[in-house]
Amino acid sequence: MGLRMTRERELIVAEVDSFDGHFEPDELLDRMRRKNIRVSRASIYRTLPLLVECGAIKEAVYKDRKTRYERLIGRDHHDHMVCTECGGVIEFVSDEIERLQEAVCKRHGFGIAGHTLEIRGVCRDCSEGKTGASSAGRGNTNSDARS
Amino acid sequence: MGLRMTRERELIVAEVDSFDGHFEPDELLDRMRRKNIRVSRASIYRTLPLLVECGAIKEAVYKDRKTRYERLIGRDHHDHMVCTECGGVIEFVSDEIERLQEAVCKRHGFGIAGHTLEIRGVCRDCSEGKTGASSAGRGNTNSDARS
DNA sequence: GTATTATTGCGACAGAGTCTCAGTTGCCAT
DNA sequence: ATGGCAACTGAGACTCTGTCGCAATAATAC
Repeated sequence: MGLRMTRERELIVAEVDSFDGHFEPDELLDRMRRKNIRVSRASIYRTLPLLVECGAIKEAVYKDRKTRYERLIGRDHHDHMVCTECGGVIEFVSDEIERLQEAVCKRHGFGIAGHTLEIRGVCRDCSEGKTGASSAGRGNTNSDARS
Repeated sequence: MGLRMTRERELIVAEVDSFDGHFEPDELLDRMRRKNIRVSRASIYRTLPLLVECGAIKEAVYKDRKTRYERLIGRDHHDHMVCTECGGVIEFVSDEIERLQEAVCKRHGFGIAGHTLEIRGVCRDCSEGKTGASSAGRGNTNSDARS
């Protein structure tokens, strides 16, 4: 019944730690392949949910029906603004919003395990017509100042 | 270049209107099949994004990589609490949270097009050990009082 | 009524993720 | 230290949601 720490899992965890932003399972696999670290796709797909369960990573930024993860350990909680033009992701935090969520849940007797707040729209660069941002910024994560 | 109002699209729109909560494309298809309304799967998959674009429905509650939609017309905006035990969905609204989101986006020069706030956790019934809720409530939508 | 061209339906396809199963290995008890 | 067993791995087949290409059809403009 207990989990085991295998060589493969160590390797996966180490690789996950090397990502700063978001990553997809197959992206992780490719990266390991390129480093000649051989772990099967199935093992990666089996291990990531375990890491979610123990709070090391979480699912984030749902788009085009791929599961995307991001590391939690060593990073602060934040939410996302996703630009529909360039695909860029701005991270932000609002302690007030967090507090309000807790209040609403309390009113409903709902025990919070986690949440995902994703705001879609157009980022400053794209709305100012800097079309260059459209290619340069694709998929980028702009780590951002707190609340 | 212009869109056409076809018989198939009318049928799809009519069926979408008959859903009160969330629905999945294939669920819509099954329902139509059972009523002997013959529309191809491809047409449904092609039509739903059009309805999103014209604001009649929106994508909602991403889970297990299926696209789920919900009707917008005739319904107020709301966010979701999803129970990880029974799969039930509680809808809620908080005008304050909405306001704060706008404020945060304004600070970043980000033009809001829409947002998704999904809180995961355990609903009152499940946390009180009413395991019956686990089967009875699966997938249900509890429409709920405002803020 | 005819021309134009968006739309349909079908079946093939694509891609993310899951499952099966035989072989391997971490871990606990002895 | 070693034997046993359940957890884990890898490979590939499989599932399922969603997309595409193409010939036939039908909505709209003229």
